[in-house]
Amino acid sequence: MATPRRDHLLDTAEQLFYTEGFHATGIDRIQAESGVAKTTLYKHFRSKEALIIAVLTRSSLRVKEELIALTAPLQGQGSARVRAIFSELHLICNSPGFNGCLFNNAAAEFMYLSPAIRQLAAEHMKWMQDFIAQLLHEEQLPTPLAPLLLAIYEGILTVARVQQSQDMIALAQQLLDPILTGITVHTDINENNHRHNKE
Amino acid sequence: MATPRRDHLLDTAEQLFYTEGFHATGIDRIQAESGVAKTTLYKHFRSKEALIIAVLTRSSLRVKEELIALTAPLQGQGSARVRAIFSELHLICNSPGFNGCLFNNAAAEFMYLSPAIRQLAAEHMKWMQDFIAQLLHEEQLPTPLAPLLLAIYEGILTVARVQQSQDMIALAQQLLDPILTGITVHTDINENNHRHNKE
DNA sequence: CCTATAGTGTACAGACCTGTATCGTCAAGA
DNA sequence: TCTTGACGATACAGGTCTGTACACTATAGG
Repeated sequence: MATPRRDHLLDTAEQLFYTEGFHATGIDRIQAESGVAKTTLYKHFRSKEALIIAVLTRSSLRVKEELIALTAPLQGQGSARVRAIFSELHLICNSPGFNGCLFNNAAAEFMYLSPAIRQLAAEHMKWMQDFIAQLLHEEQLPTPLAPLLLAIYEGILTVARVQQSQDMIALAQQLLDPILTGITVHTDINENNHRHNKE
Repeated sequence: MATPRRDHLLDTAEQLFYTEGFHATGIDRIQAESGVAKTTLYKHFRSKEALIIAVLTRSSLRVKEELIALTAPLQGQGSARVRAIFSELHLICNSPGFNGCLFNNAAAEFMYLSPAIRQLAAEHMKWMQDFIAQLLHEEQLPTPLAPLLLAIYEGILTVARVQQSQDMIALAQQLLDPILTGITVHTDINENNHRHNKE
């Protein structure tokens, strides 16, 4: 299933989709820049939407593997595992061609145009939230903070895209520990009203 | 400068650009749905990019006016003014055709394609950050939290787009006061290392 | 009445888009 | 050696895109 041409097509497509957008990037462009014939492209992916879905699926898999590999060696070191995720943002935001979060961009362009793409973005972000929650749980930090941390993560990617300064990431890093340890979390979203600091 | 046809064109264009995206929305579609002749459209806006810039400029103005009107009556009530901004997110995220932040979407599609559009998004977010900082300052809350609050604001718009649940907004509301009051902020981003709780 | 202004409707140029069809090439395996 | 399958190159169909040209209408002001 994973031939070298197919992977090379996915590489080229992902880079172009990410930096220039999905609608703005034509099939011809991907074909020309990858050096792979158009016939081959359509033999591997039946349509542009199928190619986009394949790009997002592979990218999601890679991000998950990277996050797991990044945080695994830090198990038991408290907030260090969560901090590592946000440290990684430094590299992402300063890499050439940085253009925010690929899944956020895909959701923006296909929210009401492709339910399949929209759902891929939703599933990726749900996994991120669950992953953060699991980290918090394992480090005995308040798991209800997970949605907030995901929002901060995505928000940094969004704001850092249009700002050249790196102050925001540095500040988020600095505020992470106070947020993780200094906030008493209530879980009375629905009905109850009992305190909750660790499992 | 502000004729009724021009405003109507901007209304139609903004709605289509917002829900379906910028590249995916053609001039013909805006022309057909607004009922205004194509010639008239190009008499008011010399190109599609000029139309997009006009849409973003007008939307930015309206958002600023709304935020000022929303927070002005709450002056002196502490964190209530900041909370009001995040309460407004409930309405935005539940309105029909919701598709995140218009400026985030524009930045995603035009980051490396149109410096003018990219800069409009940057200026809007810079204004948001400065506005939040001013609110914090007037309410004697720690102003260095402004970038973090902006990231949370944009992050909620991003994550809520692909999630149907409203838990995130409720949680953010709930965590806002602890963040505003329970965090001791250091301003040693560059070199110094002195505490800082109010102006 | 005359003219400037704003708008309508439509056709069209030229480019780009997705996706297919056709034919040629090359290499591996039986 | 023959066959099979993957790939290359290219042309093209049919549609859509932005932007312009042209001819016509209506209205308000002098």
